[in-house]
Formats: sequence, structure tokens, C-alpha cells
Amino acid sequence: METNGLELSGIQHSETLKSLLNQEGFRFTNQRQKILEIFKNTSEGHHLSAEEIYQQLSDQGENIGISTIYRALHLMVKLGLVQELGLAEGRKYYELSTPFTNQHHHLVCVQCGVVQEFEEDYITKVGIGEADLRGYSLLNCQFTVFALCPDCQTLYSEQADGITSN
Amino acid sequence: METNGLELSGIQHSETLKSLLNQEGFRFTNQRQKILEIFKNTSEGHHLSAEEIYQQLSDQGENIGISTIYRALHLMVKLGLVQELGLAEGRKYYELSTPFTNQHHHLVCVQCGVVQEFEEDYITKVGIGEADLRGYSLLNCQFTVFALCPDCQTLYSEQADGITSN
DNA sequence: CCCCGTAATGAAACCGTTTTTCAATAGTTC
DNA sequence: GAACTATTGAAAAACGGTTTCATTACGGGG
Repeated sequence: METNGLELSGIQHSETLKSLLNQEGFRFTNQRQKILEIFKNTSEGHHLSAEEIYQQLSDQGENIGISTIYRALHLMVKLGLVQELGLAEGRKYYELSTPFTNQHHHLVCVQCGVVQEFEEDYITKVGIGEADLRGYSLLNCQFTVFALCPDCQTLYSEQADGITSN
Repeated sequence: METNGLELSGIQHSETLKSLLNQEGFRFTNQRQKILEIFKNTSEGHHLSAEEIYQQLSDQGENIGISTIYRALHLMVKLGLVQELGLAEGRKYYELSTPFTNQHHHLVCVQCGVVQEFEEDYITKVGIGEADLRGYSLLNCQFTVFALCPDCQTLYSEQADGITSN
């Protein structure tokens, strides 16, 4: 796995995608192009699920099967183009890869799902260090803080949801 | 959510569990007691899935439904007794909460699933800081490093799995 | 430029995990 | 002990994701 996206993270032209794929024996398909475009048109800090990509493509009139989306996402993760995030419950999210020097982490409100990003280089360094220490080869590290945002704190203590924080 | 487990993490006697539950309007049932016991009899560093708890209970002759396990796990997470981990694919794992001062993080081999734990107080401090900064109330923070362990690195480069690291 | 081999696709079936439903059971409070 | 209702177990459903398979369409070679 030399191909880990460090130098690929800024793919701009579909030519680059085509040559990257062909280089590895994969094919440059219309579907893969469209999926990557969705990522590029997504504002930073927003994370995409397979289902959401599928919806956006459907809305655009693209008839791309959900299994194709999953397959493309796996491939792009392998190629280092996108990163898989374990932010939420039950479902996986994806975002375009960023170089390690600019890695960011996530603060998630477990109630409403809002995600804030922050940077902290030291954390990534710890990940690199821990992996190295044990002879592991690092793929990706994620720091996720689960919390309640100010709005949901109020809601949470009001609603008699079973647990009242008397 | 004042009840976030900081002071509860050392529950020793079922009396404590009973009063904690009753205090919040829940009932102290045989099933919940048995499930918590499984956690207490699990060696540190081992993480339990719902299915594994179910198996262990079955082996003990306890006939507790799988849905009861899931319900109990959710409740215990809410009460701060256990923490939900997003280590592996497809399945969730749980462990007894530990006080923040002793929080640990995880290094996961994405191939074979082996999990190593390590401590790094600074990371938890970053989590506390980021939450504070934005007025969030922290529930839990997780730092997970995804990597390939030495054994799987060899395997991974041997198998012609689609991407060859030429 | 066309042909061929085969990677990739879409639809549907499938899979494992988790949640919901619902009638029966059993903690808690008075 | 009686009444209220939270909890339970079994079965069904939901959910996210993967696999299968016949069909389509990239892309290398002539």
C-alpha cells in the first residue's frame, strides 16, 4: 500500500483520476467520476454517507446503483482519495483525504449530530508514534469527541426521556 | 446529563446499581445485574459485543434475550456505566467506564482486528478543552489509530488483492 | 478503428446486526 | 398484597452493507 493519497489529495482534473485508476489496473468510469465530483462539490466539514451520495446523484438524474457507490467508496479509500470516518452510529461517513500535516479531528453532538472540526497536530503525532513503536504501519487515525452541544444540553435536561438529571 | 459515570465507574455492590437505577426511575432486574457482572468479570483490555455477552450468559445457563442485552447496554451507556466503542466494522463493542484520569485509547489492526490499548493524558485534555471552548458538555472521547500490525503487513503485500504496491 | 478480454455495473437477493412490536412477566410503591 | 407500569423474550422488521449474476462498456492490442 504505497498509494496512500498524500500526494493525491488535491486531484483537480478527471485526467488525474483516470491515470491514477489505469495505473493500478482499474477503469475510469462515468460513475466513479460522478461520485468524486460529489465530494469536490461538498463544503469542507460536511461528511457524506453512501446513502447521501446516492440521493444527490439521483436528484441529478444519475441512475447509479447503491452497490456501485459502496464499491467506489471502498476503492477510493484503498487509493487514499477519501477517508472513512466512524463518527456516527451505525453508518459510515466519508470525506476527501487531506494531507497528514493538515489532519483534523471531530467534535460530535450525540443528540443532534452536528459535527465541528478542529486541528491538533500533536494528536496525529501520537498516532504515528504509537504505530511506529509497535511496528504497525499507520493507515489513519481519528480523534472523536462525543458531547452535547449547548442547545441539546438544555433540551436534554428538559425532556423527561427516562433519565432526569435532577 | 449530570450522571456521566465519573463517580460511578467503580460500582462494586449490586446495592449501588439498584439505588442508581431506582433513583432514575428504572428497575433493578436480574438481567441487568447479570449483564453488569459479565463486564466486571472481563479482563481489562477486552471489549465485549452484545453477541458475546449473550453467548457468555447462555453458557452460564441464563436465558436472557438478545434484545434485553441491547436495551441494557443502551441504558448503561446513558447512565455512564459503560462506554460504546467504534473500533470494528459492523459491530459495536462495550467496556466499563474508567475515570477520565485513566482514559485509554486504541490501536486497531484493520486486517486481523487485534486491539492494543495505550494511555496519553494529553489527548483527553485536548478533548476536554475543545468541548469547553464551544460550550459542549463532554461525554466521552475516543482516539483510534487504524493500522496494519507487523504480521498483517506481510500478508497484505503478498496477496494480490487488487492493489499491488509496486 | 475495431475487437476482445475482462473490469465494472445495476437489480435483486442476501447477510449480520440492531430495533421494534406485543403479549406476558415482575419490580416498586403504597 | 394489590395496582401500576417498566421490563422482558420471541418473533418480525428495519437497517446498513455485501454478494450474485447477467449485461454493459473500458481500454489495450492488432
